[in-house]
Amino acid sequence: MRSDPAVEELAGELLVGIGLLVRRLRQTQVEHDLTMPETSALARLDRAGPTTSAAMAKLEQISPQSMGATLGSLEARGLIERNPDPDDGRRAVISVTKAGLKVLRNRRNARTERLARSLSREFTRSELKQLVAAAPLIERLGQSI
Amino acid sequence: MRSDPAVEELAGELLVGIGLLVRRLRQTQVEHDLTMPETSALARLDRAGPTTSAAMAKLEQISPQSMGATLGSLEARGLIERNPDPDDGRRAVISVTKAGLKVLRNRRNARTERLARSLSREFTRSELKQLVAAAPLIERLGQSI
DNA sequence: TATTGTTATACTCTATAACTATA
DNA sequence: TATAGTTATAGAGTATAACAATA
Repeated sequence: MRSDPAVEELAGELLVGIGLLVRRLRQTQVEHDLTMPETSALARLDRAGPTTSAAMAKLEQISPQSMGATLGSLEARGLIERNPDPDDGRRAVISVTKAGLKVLRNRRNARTERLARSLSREFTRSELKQLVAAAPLIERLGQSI
Repeated sequence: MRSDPAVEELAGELLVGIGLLVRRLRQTQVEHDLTMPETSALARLDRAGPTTSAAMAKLEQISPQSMGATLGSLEARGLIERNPDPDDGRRAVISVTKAGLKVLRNRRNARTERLARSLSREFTRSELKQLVAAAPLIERLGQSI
């Protein structure tokens, strides 16, 4: 399994499969719904607790400028708020608002729902177990690469 | 496992993990190397055999226009060729050239190599097995969604 | 000097619309 | 009419560069 050809085969397969999945997910664009980076940032902020824009950019592995744009859009919708850090005038501490929590808790995100529906309909119980086992590995892969 | 909350949990986890992984993979930009859609289209063409642009667009789930742009760039590099279909004047049959095969076979794609290296270094044998089991499921998910 | 964040600008990947040529 | 493909244009999501404010 650790021999190069098998691992490269796996890498190629993941590349194609994940590319396809992301393209399809991005196409799920619904009125008043969140975009992919917005969804990801909001979920991340909820997990990590109040933090700064720069720290979130590191977690999501994008530039601080890109994260700033995403957070600006979330703030405009009232899903997060920025408060000045009393100890450091440069920083703004970002936290999820009640409205943001509601969006997260109600699972009203069309993209997640679409994915969940497809998982329920098209996959057997044992296949779902395999995906449950793989999901944290994929996240780790994204962080380690 | 088929109960809604568990599946939605899985969907959310996949969404975050896959988004992160794709962002990182896209950042692997090397001189003279292929972009993600180029890599994906070339690999797909090799698997499927000679076919048309419209058929490839359906397989990759993107618009025919987008596929046309990607194929144009692969053709300019000499990795694929387009030949008129003798039976249907509207169609062009697309096939991988020798140079294209060489790129595929030599696995010189920096993105695949980077992914493979990370897999070898950071994951145990049994974790790799889990990913091998999950890879085709992820591809199926991309097609079914 | 270094860090946080913003503004300006550009590139990649994708989409939709409008068109030509062929069936 | 319908289909294969092209050209034109636009939007999303990212990047880098240059800057202001604060540490």
